[in-house]
Amino acid sequence: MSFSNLGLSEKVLAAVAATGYTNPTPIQEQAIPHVLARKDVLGIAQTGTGKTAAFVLPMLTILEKGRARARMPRTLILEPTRELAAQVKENFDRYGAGQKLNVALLIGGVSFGDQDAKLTRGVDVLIATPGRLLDHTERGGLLLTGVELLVIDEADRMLDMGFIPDIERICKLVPFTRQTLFFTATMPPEIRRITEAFLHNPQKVEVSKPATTAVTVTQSQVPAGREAHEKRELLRRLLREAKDLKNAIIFCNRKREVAIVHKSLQKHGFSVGALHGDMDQPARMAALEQFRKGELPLLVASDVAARGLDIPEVSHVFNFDVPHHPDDYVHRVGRTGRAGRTGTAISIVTPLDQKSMVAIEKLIGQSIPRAEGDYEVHADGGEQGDRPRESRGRDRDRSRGGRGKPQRGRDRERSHEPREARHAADAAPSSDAKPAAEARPAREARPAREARPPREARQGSEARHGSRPQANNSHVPSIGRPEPRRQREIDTEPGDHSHLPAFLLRPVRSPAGA
DNA sequence: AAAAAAG
Repeated sequence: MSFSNLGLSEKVLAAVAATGYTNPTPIQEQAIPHVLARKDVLGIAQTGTGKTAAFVLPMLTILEKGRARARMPRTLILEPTRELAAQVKENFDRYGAGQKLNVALLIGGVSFGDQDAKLTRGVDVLIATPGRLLDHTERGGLLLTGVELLVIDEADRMLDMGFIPDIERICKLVPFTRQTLFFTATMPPEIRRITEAFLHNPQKVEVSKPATTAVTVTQSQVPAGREAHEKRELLRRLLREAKDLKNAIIFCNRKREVAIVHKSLQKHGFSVGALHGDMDQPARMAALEQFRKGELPLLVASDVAARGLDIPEVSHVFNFDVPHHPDDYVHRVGRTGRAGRTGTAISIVTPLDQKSMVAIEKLIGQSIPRAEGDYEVHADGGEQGDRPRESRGRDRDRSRGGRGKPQRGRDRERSHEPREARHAADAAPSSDAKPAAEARPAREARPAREARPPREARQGSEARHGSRPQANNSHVPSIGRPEPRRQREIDTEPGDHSHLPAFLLRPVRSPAGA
């Protein structure tokens, strides 16, 4: 099967050919002819099945005839998240390059006025998240009475997010006679109900995309203690040691955790961005764009990034937190191994996550092996094994995750002299970068030197992982970003960077240490 | 349990 006999226009076929795609995916093959026949379509398909092109391509063909009038878009596409909406717009830009189409994106968090101006000029395709769309209609800047074709994408997710009342309102504003394309990954009763209300004699198109992960993705789980700082330490180690890591998305369950992990990785010298819904929209777009372009190899994200985002060639997905819902696991892991490429998905699993993992394994129908390597709690002196708690105090993260609330550096230092003495010693090699205000009193620097032996011992234990052949880390330097880190530590809390990956540290015998 | 979306 090729694109050429689906009924798409020459222009659209040329645009598809230009992108290198030759064969339609099953959902495209089934849906496109129905859309072109102006039938309603009920598409049951997960993301990653080529669903977006399944409506974008025929819409482009349909839109070749006719022209948009001011404030009256000809077609409307509803998306649950701003990123997905932006991504659909990119599809129109890509495949519609040869057409003079006006495509407008109506999403929150960005300038209202620009959007309004665009609406005034007339748009062929309006892509929107519900809130901002209703905002525009209520202010009178937008009339939906000219909409010929309505797309409701990711309907089940909209349901999860409480958007269905908004969707129902919007549907009342578009003509009854419009064509409707409705996409959902699942069919819960509430979704079934609204398909009956919104669709007229729909053609059902179902892609058997079992709730499973791609065979090209190597999955593993790594046990961890439940403390967040332990998980962060483990994450850093996994990042350092990951094979063939080109870029990675690190998923957390909570926005707060995203921010913490992001900041922590930054402090440890990683080149990393963040993406969650509490960030302002320009920051969200910038992070995603930098990640897509490869400028940022690492992205810490909430589930806003789990579904639908098309980021080609994500080599690794890390679950910093195991998702509580198994579907989310499938979506997250689906960010890698796309289009037949290989990928790696590594989940950090605490004892509390065991139940979730069982549910995930049941859903995907396979067991997820424990990662190879000594990630277990070891009897032979491992990271979590017989390593004394005191010697782990070197991990500054501990002051946050371990005690619940962030503590100011100074308070910490008074709390436990012996440990902090070592702490100071650890900090010494990189403390040259610190502003004077953060320098520790000399009184504390002195015991630091006396405490050097324990530090060496600990570095040895760290080197157990770091002592792997250099080649193992050879891919990582692009991830590390030593210089900016030294800038950043100024506006984060003072602390020790001795646990940076070996390749990020200046020579072991740095001036301060020699 | 949380995230997402309108300010």
